Amino acid sequence: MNLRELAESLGLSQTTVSRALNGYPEVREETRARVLAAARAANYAPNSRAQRLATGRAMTIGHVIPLSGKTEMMNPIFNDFLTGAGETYSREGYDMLLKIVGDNEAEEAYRTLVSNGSVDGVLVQGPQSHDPRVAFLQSLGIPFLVHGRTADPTGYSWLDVANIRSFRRATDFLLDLGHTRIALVNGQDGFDFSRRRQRGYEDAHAARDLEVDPSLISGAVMTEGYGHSAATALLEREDAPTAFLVSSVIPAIGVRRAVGERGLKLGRDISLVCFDDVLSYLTNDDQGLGFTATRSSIRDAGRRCAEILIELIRNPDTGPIQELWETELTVGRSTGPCPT
Amino acid sequence: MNLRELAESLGLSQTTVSRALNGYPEVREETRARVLAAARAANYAPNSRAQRLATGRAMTIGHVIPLSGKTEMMNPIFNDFLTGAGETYSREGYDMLLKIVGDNEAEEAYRTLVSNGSVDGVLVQGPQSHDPRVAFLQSLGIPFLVHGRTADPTGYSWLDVANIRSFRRATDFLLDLGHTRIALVNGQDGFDFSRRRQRGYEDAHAARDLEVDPSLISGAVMTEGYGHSAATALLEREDAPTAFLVSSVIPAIGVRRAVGERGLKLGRDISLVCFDDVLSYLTNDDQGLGFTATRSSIRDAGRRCAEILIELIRNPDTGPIQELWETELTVGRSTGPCPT
DNA sequence: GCGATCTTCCAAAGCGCTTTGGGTTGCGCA
DNA sequence: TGCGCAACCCAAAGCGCTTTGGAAGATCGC
Repeated sequence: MNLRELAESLGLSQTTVSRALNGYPEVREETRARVLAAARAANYAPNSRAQRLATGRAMTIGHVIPLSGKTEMMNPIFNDFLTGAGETYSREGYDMLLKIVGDNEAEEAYRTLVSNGSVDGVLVQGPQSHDPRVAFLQSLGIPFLVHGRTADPTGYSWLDVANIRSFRRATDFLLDLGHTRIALVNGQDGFDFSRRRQRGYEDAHAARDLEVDPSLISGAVMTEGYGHSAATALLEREDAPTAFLVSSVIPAIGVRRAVGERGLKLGRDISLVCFDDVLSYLTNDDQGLGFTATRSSIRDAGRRCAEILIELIRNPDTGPIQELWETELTVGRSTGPCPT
Repeated sequence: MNLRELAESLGLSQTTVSRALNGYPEVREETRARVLAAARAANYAPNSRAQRLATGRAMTIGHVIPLSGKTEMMNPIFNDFLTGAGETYSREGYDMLLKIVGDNEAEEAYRTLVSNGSVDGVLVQGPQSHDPRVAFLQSLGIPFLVHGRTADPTGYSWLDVANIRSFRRATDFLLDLGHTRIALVNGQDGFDFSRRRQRGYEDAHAARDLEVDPSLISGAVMTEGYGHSAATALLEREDAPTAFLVSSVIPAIGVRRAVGERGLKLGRDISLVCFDDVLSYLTNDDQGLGFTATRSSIRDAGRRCAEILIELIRNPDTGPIQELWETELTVGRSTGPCPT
């Protein structure tokens, strides 16, 4: 069943039927009702391929996800981010086009996505400090929004959490508890959030005239195993840290495992603060993991990112939209005063 | 730049240029080379909307993901599944359309996806034992593939792991170690994999004339918190189990937390076997979580599911393709003989 | 009662591609 | 020389929708 057939069956022109379905005013309400009823009865839905060709709009937003490095994994927090974005898309009538590509194929993927017109805009996740994608997308002239920021966050739209303040706050919290040797188990090097978080950690030390021991800082893909191995190595040292600041609950779980294996107890012998993205399957509340954490919901971020991007698509002339979210520190059972 | 302009600039007809680009034989190799060079130089990519309208193929595969129940979360293992499927899609030139919908909106989503022609096939994840989607998709007459099975797995295509054998094997392993009170921390009720896994657990008991204590069985959305609360409740009992059989590494982490909180040690006081989907960020090898597990890579499953589905799309007349994967048991550090 | 103005509808022209159904051209062969 | 057959290329007709530029009929003011 297509528009022509539907129009014929109603004794109307395609024009009128199309207008009736799309809510244009040039059609009598009575006729509109007739059309809608017939469309429903015939289970008619306009062919979206034709619709998109005719309108020139793809009604689709692209997410290009490069598999990171050799591990070739998709960042697990993307899961919740996509869920949030997907909610907005469904509500606004957009489709989500998800493209999984190798590490170096991202630009090519964006290029074809744009030049063959299959998306109206793209959502960029996991930006590096110096991410070529930003300039590249600007040169392509397509609306895009970055979740996160680059080192120079001007001239394009983004939404990010205040990573520096967030980690400064967390570090201050541990310093206030008397910890002086605090390990930073960070995300992978190169990602801008990692840089900013380290900056927050350093700022907190600097404000108290404390030296930072660089050997207490490490960064990698945020797996459970990484948290475990990093913590194990650190805890074996003579001058082991008494506290850990961890960039995600996933490696934090690994840190806890390492702590437990050495017969130590979190919150008593070792303190841990982590960044909590409020992952749905790793709840960090009182019933859940119970880590002291600075937190910001990645799913909410996904929702909001999608909203902003759609706004940018609908109004191509609006300047860059930038939104910075504060995080909140919640005290769990994983922190306590520095043992003496 | 579109086909007409490209053709004009070359002094050729659209037909010839189109054929040259699409590899048809009716064009001289020399001309083809000229066309390809010009296309590359002009950075031309055929408009996919027009292409799809003309060919009638969407070159897109739909994944409709219903948020489960009140928790409204996307199953975290979908992440790796999508990664695998996405690899195949990229290789085969297909796009992935991801649609996140509320629990009851799945059918509607499929219906519009199909009737407006935006997908050539759909991949169904997380089937219930009696899943209305199967009959519904059959009635829509679109190629589809189910990852998993329903209670009656006939007449449609699917790929699944041998859940019954897998859990029977795991249960046997624990029984062999002398455990008799084995808790089953299963997935959510209603999902067919949960049913089959319980069946395997029961079969193993029945084969040894052992009674199953139904109070040792529970099922829920597979979060860390669920594993923790289920294990906590069980361990508080007088007749606490000495072993746990857990449907995913995520709740297994929660079980381990509960065990640790009670001052017990996994592999010595309490044994744990879990199903390991080989999640990329929760590696369960020797360096990783170290759980004894029956395992099957969900990412490989995603890859293969996509392949089969594309095969079904290209050859609509092939009968149902069904593939059953065996799992392998690997012994980690989380199991040991039943303490006496 | 009549031109002006809405209201309501329509025919037809795209959108940018694929594909059908020919046309040329050049070559081998009798 | 003339015929048949490849090889190569083209014009034009869709694919199913939106949208422009009217036209016909109803309504209104005076």
